[in-house]
Amino acid sequence: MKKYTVGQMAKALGVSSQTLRHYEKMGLIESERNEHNQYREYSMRDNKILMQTNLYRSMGFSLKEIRALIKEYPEAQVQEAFALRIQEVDQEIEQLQLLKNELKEYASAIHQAVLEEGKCWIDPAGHSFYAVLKKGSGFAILDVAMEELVKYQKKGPHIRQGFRIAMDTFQNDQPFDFQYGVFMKKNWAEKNCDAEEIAPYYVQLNGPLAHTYIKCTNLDKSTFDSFFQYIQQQGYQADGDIYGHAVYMNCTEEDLNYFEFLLPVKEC
Amino acid sequence: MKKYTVGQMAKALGVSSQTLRHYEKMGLIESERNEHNQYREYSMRDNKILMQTNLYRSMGFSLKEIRALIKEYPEAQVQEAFALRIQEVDQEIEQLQLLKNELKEYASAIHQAVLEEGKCWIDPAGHSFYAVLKKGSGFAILDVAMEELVKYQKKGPHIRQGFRIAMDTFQNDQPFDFQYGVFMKKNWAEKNCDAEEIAPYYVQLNGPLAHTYIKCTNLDKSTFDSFFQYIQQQGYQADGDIYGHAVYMNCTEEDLNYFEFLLPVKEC
DNA sequence: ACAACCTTTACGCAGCGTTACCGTTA
DNA sequence: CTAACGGTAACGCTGCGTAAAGGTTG
Repeated sequence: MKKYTVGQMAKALGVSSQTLRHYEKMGLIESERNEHNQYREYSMRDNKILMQTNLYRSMGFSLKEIRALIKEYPEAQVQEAFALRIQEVDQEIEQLQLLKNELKEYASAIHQAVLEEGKCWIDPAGHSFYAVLKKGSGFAILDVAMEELVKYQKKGPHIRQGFRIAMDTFQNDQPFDFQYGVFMKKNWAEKNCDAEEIAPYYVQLNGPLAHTYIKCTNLDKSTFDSFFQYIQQQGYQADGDIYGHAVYMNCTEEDLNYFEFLLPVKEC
Repeated sequence: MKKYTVGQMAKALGVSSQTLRHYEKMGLIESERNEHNQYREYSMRDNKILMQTNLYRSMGFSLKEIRALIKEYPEAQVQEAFALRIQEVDQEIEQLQLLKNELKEYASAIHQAVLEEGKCWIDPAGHSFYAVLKKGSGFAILDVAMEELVKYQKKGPHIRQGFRIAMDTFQNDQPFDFQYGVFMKKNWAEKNCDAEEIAPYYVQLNGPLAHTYIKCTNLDKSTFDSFFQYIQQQGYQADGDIYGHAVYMNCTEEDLNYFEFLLPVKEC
């Protein structure tokens, strides 16, 4: 049977000769050698195996799996491997679809925040979400709720930085203080987290709600001056604590953070 | 402002301290150091940046992109980056969906081939597809159509190994011969390839078609003995060339290949 | 002699995980 | 004193791409 060199075989397969050497190292194929010059010699059989390898690669199997698929597994295990791969792909698709939505929402949130920066408005509707907040003030790292918080922080793109600012921090002589943590959207949290576990974090803000987009480098009492002024002008007063979340961060020249804040209000 | 060590910050973020050191190396954050012992000292600001980093990581941005998103890009470019990422994700989703279908089909094809191995049947319907075959016989690597073939070989999981066996190879004194190449399904090819380019490879087999699943290690004249016998028994005779494609390969003990072959037939 | 092959060894890529070896802290 | 931190340097993982340094072929 005619024999071919790596270069020829590589060309025939549309891959590089390094790829073929790599496959050999990984145990996908064994190479017969020309005794005289140690050149690799490939046969038609190798071509078929390598075509199959290409096929499996394009299906997303790893070289290790491919070796098993081709050289170890009987048909039943091949079927198993395919069933598993299908599951994997399914999960990837699902995650990517969620990610896509999240990217869209996040992008439009940034757009909004930049566009509407400084604006305030009052919405008759309320809002609910889940907020896992540290119990200590500010960035208290060694908090009791720490481990819980971390669990959620890692759950993916649906997790956002959030804060709660108790209203009494605005009373005279009180130092500015806030609780830091993460927010999760209601729907997402209820789908993706254990219901019992997240129940304590549920926050329901009944309307009307005062909203504002604020751009600043550091949260401070004075950050909220114009927000409170607006609320008062509209004939409302605070009726709960402020909840806020980071929308967009930019550390280019100054440290700019865009936040959205919510505050339940009632008519005076 | 209170300062935290790598370990504390890592814990607070749910990542490892190596990860933070890596981020520093990649230019995502700069670390202030304790003059005395060179320990890193992180602040609340770093925490915010790192939370944002986590968010962007979970959205699939690379560290390089994240650095740019956080430290270089103004809002407009951030928007651009998101638009681009959304496109990428869209494409990934599309590809994964195609892949999923292909995995399913391939798995059931294997199942079929193993189950129905050796069987023959005659289907009144015809079949069409695209076949890019080498012009020389067997595994002639330096063929004129080689480059064309390679182009298609690399197009993904929809490409399968195929053969054409001219009927005259079965005449007495002719050595067994076949043309080797790749097959593409009609629908897929017409969606994903240039129509003009693939036009020459279109194969339309009009029914009735004799089918068979064959398990063998090497194609040979005798491979087809029982296939021809079956066709004759049914009162048909060959009316064209045999087209076949590899369904499943297994190199465990013997080199087993499962093929499906098609042959247009007519009543005697 | 020369290009165009072939050989092996080894480093680079992303994003860390995982030692190893040594100093610091509580 | 010791455990549990901190520091840096370096290798490992995947699937190759890309030299580098040398032999072979046509």
